[in-house]
Amino acid sequence: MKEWIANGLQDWDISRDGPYFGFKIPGEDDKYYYVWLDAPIGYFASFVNYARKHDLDIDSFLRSRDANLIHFIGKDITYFHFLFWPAMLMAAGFTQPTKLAVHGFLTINGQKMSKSRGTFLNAGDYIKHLPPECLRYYYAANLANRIGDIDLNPQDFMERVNNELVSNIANFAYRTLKFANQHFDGQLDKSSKFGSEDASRAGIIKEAKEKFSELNLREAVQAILALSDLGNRTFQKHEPWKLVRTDRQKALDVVSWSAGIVKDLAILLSPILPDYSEQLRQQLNLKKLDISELGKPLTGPISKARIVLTPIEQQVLDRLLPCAGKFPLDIRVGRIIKAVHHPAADKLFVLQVDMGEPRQIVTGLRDFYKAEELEGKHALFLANLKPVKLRGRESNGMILTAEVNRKFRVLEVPAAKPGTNVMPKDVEIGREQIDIKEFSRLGVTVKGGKLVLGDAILTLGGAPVAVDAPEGSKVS
RNA sequence: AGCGGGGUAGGGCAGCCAGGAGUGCCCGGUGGGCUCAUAACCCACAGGUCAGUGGUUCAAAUCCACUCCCCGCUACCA
Repeated sequence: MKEWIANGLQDWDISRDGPYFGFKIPGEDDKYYYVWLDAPIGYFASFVNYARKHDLDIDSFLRSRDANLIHFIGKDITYFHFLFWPAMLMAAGFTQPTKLAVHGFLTINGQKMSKSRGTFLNAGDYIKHLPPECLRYYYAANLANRIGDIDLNPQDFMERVNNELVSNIANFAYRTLKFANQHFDGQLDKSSKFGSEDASRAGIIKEAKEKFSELNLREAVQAILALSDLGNRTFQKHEPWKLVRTDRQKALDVVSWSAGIVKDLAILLSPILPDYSEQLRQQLNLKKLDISELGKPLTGPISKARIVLTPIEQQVLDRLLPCAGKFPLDIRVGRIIKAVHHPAADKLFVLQVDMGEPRQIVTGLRDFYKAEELEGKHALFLANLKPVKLRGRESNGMILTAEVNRKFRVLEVPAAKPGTNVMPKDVEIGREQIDIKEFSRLGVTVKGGKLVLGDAILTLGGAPVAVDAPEGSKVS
């Protein structure tokens, strides 16, 4: 960012040539508006929609110098929001952003989401399996107020949601409210006070409010957890389930105080978990959750306690990323039936290959093989590569080669039956198409005369594939 | 190659900008407690050459230099 400014700002091209998505430029043939010219205008639309619903004065936000306007964006679109969009707003006389809250990407198991690795998850699929609250909680628990990627590790996701959100927070709310229902018919005593615990409570609430203001959700979640910890600890320490038989008033004090904490939790969680928060509001029998009520006792009778959030089950988690763990490459034996020179290229062959099914594959091996040499060979092919046209001829896959003495040699498997898969033992093959970039990123290599991907040795009919290529050769 | 993020307990992370005893969170491990609650809750314990090397300093996870390793982005896109 500093660098562009230091280098001097230049004009901004706001048109793009087709093929492109977005809006066509009127009067031009194949030109489109650059998407970041018009996309932020959607911010106005959603804000105006929100403002009308909540009876807000639109101009006092969009036309005022005093308004505090924050953009929450991903790190890849920083410059549009840092330079272009404010420039457009400035020119049009609208409020400019006071702050950009920039977040990193969501990675899965430490790596970019990828269809071929089965780690691609979209919101529509997620929602079929789990409530939004779980993911919202996980994001908030990991979002700091600085740029950094968030990793979605499915196991960690499940553990944190189950242990922190469900067992610690939600279970505390339920145990408290249910106890109040059962033993006191939901009637609380608003005068309950606990000296040192009240001090801790006030400290935690202050901390949580500060962290929210700093947009540090991770730390805000830490504070919220500390509050439910305090609740659980206090409840445990006073053992109201025993007191209820010996000192009813004291038991009522403990439960009433704890219910006050539940109310605090409902308020503090409302930006992160609106649905859950709303459920708690109903159970607490409150008209609304107001930030000014934080730290104050809970008044009035409460409604019936209900379980709202339940733990994520392993099976559900497994269904969330059904392709994860599958082997991403569909490598097969193919017999080259015919090899002809590509009519429009010097280096390309067009191959007709029997890979259990007939396929046409275009490959650049003319520097290394003659057509007759290739014909009849049994070799390894990548079958789930995205089809591409090379100089006008469709290629449905790729022949695999390794470099031997500065020459690219195909990986021959003379005795193998066409169509047989090559893969690690005991895995399932993912048939999602991948592009060549992803293939080279995965990095199939030669180790000890065998083909490996990571730690996995690739096998053909149960035995490792023997290849004649130097140690460490990259397969491409 | 350039640019950016990272390497801290068995796993996942904060702490670093503004140096002050390895402080903290979650999981996992071990031992105990409780039985109100969603097999939950509470208490205690174990576990670390803060990637490496060198420097600055009374003092370095934190600042500086170099090295190694991981991840991401990047061209008709400032």
